[in-house]
Formats: sequence, structure tokens, C-alpha cells
Amino acid sequence: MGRSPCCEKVGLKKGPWTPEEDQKLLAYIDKHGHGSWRALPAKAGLQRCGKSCRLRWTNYLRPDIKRGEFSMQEEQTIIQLHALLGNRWSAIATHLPKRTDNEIKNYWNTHLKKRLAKMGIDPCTHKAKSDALSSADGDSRSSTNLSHMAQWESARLEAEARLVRESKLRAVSNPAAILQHPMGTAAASPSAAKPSLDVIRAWLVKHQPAEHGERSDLESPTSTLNFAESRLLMAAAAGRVPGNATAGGYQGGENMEPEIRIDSFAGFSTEHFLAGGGDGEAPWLAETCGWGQFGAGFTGMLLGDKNSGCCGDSYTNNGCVPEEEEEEEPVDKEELVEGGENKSYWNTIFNSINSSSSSTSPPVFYN
DNA sequence: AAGGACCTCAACCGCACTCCT
DNA sequence: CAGGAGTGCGGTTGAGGTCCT
Repeated sequence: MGRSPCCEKVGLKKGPWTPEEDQKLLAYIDKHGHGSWRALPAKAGLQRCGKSCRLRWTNYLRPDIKRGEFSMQEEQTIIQLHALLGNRWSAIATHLPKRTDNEIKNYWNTHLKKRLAKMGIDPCTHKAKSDALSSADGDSRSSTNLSHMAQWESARLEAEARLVRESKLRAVSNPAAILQHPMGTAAASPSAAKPSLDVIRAWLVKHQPAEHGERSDLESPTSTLNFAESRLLMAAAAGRVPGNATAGGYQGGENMEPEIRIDSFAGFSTEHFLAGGGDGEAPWLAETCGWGQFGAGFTGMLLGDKNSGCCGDSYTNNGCVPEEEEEEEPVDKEELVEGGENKSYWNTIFNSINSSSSSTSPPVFYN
């Protein structure tokens, strides 16, 4: 099912766009919408292929694009999502409002990747390079397991997100449908609710033991995420990350109508999940080999927690930062990075995230 | 000041996927 | 089911800018 190159026609222009071309494209889309990209260039009077026009529009001309430097929170969101999703830039971009996948990809390749590498963290695995080496000559089996579990969880999260998006669509076309959807309300049957956001729920339990009154030894393959981060993922899985929501503080705004609450996942209980749900479905519990090692992943490293045992709770960073640092005014990012204070920089990021998550109410899903 | 090295990022390439006929 | 059209996506390229010697 091969496709012919879109620009093989002689006479089509390639390379950088001129302001005139931009203007033509903008004017046309403004007036008619883009419609069929293939037909657009001729209609708009452009000597470009449709693909080129689409790219120019989606990556540059679209009015809802935010350009310029990435904020700290955007940076850490990218890193966390990359740890979870890998090079799936479009998926990452959906969680960074107004940023394009191309921009995120470029930023990763030119900035974040190098920065992580500089810190001795493998940008691919998000683990300290020394860890990667030791696992290579040591427990290769467990590292393979971990990799598989991470892939499994990643795929699972993606499926969750898709489920919610589909439910969203159904709800729009048929509001009553949400009452019947597994992700919907307590009206859903327990069995239907089972395959919902259990992974994230498990993170919740793990990362906010005080609120949930329990503490599990369960360690997610991607347990580099803390509670605040898991809330971002929950929002992501719900297919909606509001503009004011970041990993540092996902809070429902007044303008949002709560429709799906996590505590309304009928039939789901933490015990159920941790115990494998009684139906043997707890693949990641069945292969717990090496779970703890994930704590030694990149977040632990970033937090200056080389032994992953900082304060006995390496994934939360609570109390791991010196007091004077906690009370400091926002630290100048460039100064920290350029001054070789990378750990402090990242500490600042994660500290701000975790502190903002401490006073939150139970997460709410929005449709 | 010159020029080579390095960096950044817009744009391109080509594969993969979905939809439609 | 096959195949074409349209589009999404991730990897790569290369022009232009900046830094370094």
C-alpha cells in the first residue's frame, strides 16, 4: 500500500516558508478551514504540497500554539511522560497544551536529553547509567522484566486514555451513555469497572498513604512518578488536562464539571487490585522481581537519592530537601543548570511539585 | 576578524494507520 | 479483500545562528 511522495510534482516549492506564503495559508484557512490538505495548496494559490501546508499550519501558524521557552513544569512533564511513554511525542504533546509534538521532540533532543546525559542519566531508560551497567552484568533477567512491565504499563495507560476518550465521544452523542460506561458512574457494573484506572489508583494508594490509610509495598514499574504526577496521568488518562493543570498541581477549576470521580469506580478496591482482583489478573504483582529498583530510576537520581533510600521514602521526596531550600524563593533555573547545580535544579522542580500536592483533595476525573 | 565547530529548530521524508470505495 | 487517499507520527536533515579558538 505504498504511497507516492507528496512533493514529487515538479514545481512544488520546498524549504523555508516565506511570510507571503504564511499569509496566504493563514488567510485561506481563516476563511475556509483547511478541508482537504491535498487540495488546499491549489485553492490557496500556494506552490506547496498539502503535506507541507499541514505541517506549517500545525507546527507554526496555528493560533493556539505557544512558542518560546519551556517552563520548568513543562520540562518536568516532558521528562516524566517520556519516561512513561518513550518517544511518543504526539502523546506527550497532548498533555502539554499549546505545544506541538515537533517542538517537544526538538526540545527533548536539543536540551533535555543532553541535560539528563550530563547528569549521568540514560535518556532512553531514565535510569542512572551506573545502574544500567550493573544490571547488564548482573541481574539482566530482572531488568528485562522491568522493561517488559514498563511496556505493559505504558500500553495499559494508553488503553485507559483511549477508553476515556471514547466514553467522552459517546457521552457527547448520547449523554445517557456515560451512565452505562465502565468509566462512568457507580451505575457501572463492578466487572465492567475493573479494567479502569487501576494502575493509577495503585499509585495513588502508594504515594498518598496518609489519605488512603494504607501503604503498599507495591512498586510500579514506573514508580518514578509521585502522587502529583499520578494525578497528571489520571487527568491525562481522562483525556483532559486543563490549562491550569500540571504535574505540579492538578486541581479542578470552577469551570469544570465533575462527572467522573475516582471514588465512584464501582467494584474497584485497592485490596482488590493489590490482591490481583481475585481473578488472577495482577500481572505486575506476579513479577515483582526487581520492583524496588525502579526507585533508583531517574527521579531518585534527580532527587539526589542515589541509594533510593532517602528518608525511607524515596519516591515522595518529602523531607528530603534541606529546610533552607524549601523556604527559598524560586531559584533561577539557568543559574542552577549552568552552575553545575543540576540536582538542585531538579530538586526545586520536584519539591515544588510535591509541596503543591500535599494539600489536595481526592482526585476527580473530568469528562 | 576569520573560519571552523557546535547548536537549534523548521521542515522534510517515509512508514504506518484509518477510512473509504 | 484490495488498494487508493488522507493524515498522523517519529526520525532525520540542513540552513542559519552562535560560540570558540
